[in-house]
Amino acid sequence: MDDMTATRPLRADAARNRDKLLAAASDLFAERGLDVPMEEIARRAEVSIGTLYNHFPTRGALQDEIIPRRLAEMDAIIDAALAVDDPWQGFVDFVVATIALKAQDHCINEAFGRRFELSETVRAACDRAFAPTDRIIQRAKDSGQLRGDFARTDVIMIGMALTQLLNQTMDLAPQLWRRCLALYLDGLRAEAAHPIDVPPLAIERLEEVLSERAAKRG
Amino acid sequence: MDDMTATRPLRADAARNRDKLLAAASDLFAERGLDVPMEEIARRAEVSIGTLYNHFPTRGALQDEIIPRRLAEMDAIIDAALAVDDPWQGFVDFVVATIALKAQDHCINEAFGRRFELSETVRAACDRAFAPTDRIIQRAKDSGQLRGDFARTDVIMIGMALTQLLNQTMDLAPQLWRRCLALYLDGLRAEAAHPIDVPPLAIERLEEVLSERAAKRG
DNA sequence: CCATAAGTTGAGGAGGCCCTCGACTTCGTA
DNA sequence: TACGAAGTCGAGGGCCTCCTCAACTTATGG
Repeated sequence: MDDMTATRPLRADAARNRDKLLAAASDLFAERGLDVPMEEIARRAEVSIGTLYNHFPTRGALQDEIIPRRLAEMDAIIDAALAVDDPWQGFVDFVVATIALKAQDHCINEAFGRRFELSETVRAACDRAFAPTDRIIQRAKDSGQLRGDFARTDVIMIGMALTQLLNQTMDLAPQLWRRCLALYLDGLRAEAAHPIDVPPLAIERLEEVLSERAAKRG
Repeated sequence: MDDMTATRPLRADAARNRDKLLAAASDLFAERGLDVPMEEIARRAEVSIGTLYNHFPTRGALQDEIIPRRLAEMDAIIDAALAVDDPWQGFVDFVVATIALKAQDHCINEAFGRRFELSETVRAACDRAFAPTDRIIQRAKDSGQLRGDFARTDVIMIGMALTQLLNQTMDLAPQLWRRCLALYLDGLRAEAAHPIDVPPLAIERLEEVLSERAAKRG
């Protein structure tokens, strides 16, 4: 209503088209990933390609609108995890729910994995969604249930690993990632821990490491 | 010499070009993956694009020549693993060496992950390389060290998971996968095992599951 | 009901990659 | 050395996707 950017309201038909475009893009991103051709989005929205570009001048503009909305679901996941009495169970719930969210559609999965090649907006949304992770980890470590050498970036590492599994299996074996994760979680318990001689990835190197590969692909 | 297909020997300059092309493709596949543009291969070989197609009519022909040669290294890995006295250590060595092989270059990593979208030759080479895996797993299970509910396809699942991590980190954090794998392996010990309610992927479904995603991408 | 600002349209240029093919060059033998 | 077979070359046609823009259509307020 009192939008600061004070652009006059859209004409009725334009607003309708905008909604149709967002819905179409949202569906297609979920089904086929973030690189789905723009033409297909326009077609599914029953609108011409020109209209698509009129409303969203770049693919990024579309992503910026859609991804943060979905990512907001992380808030509930984190709250729920912190509300669980048993810190280990809270940690497990958090990891499982996070991956389950990614397993729901390709869009969220890719958004996490490629956040450094996408827009600043997407990247910020991912950061915000994950900021409270530390507390969950720390709580589980303090209780002596999560292994002491587990680091913040290890959660990200696990997420990356599961991403590929999801990509390849979420359509035809939609539960398989749960098995993979269950095996993994058994290795994260304090009593299962054996010393590891490779240090965790420093959080400061995260962006550097994750964007290089992106650069190579583009 | 007495090649059954009895094509007369290549002219000297043609043989030289063929070698240059194989070397260039091998390097570029390793550096940038199996989808590197054909033009770049020709350029690196200092040969025209026409000559490339003259020697290798498709990208697949090039892959068929290069990938199986690399995959042959798996034989030594498996022999070494079976030669280790401690069955658990043999299993660990096998998994680590396999991933290490994939970590050496993008080509091998992708070849494993995409064997069902590549040629029959590549696919057969992968199958052959992995056939003896069962013995390593069985030996470790029989000794009571590897958890009893571990399945053949779980090795493949772990490989898939690590693939993505490798893709994103092998260039700038080339040791990180070892940490991820170490955490994982701790969950595979018999004494770490907690019941899992998702069954392993049936080996018969492997191809179906892995090729669907490929179909969607193409 | 009309004028006009707002919005829509789709053909087509740009760029990337694939692969072909007819003209040209080089090898290797006699 | 000379000739035919073998091999090389690279411009260009095909396909795909991105994105633009000038001509057209429609909503809306007076």
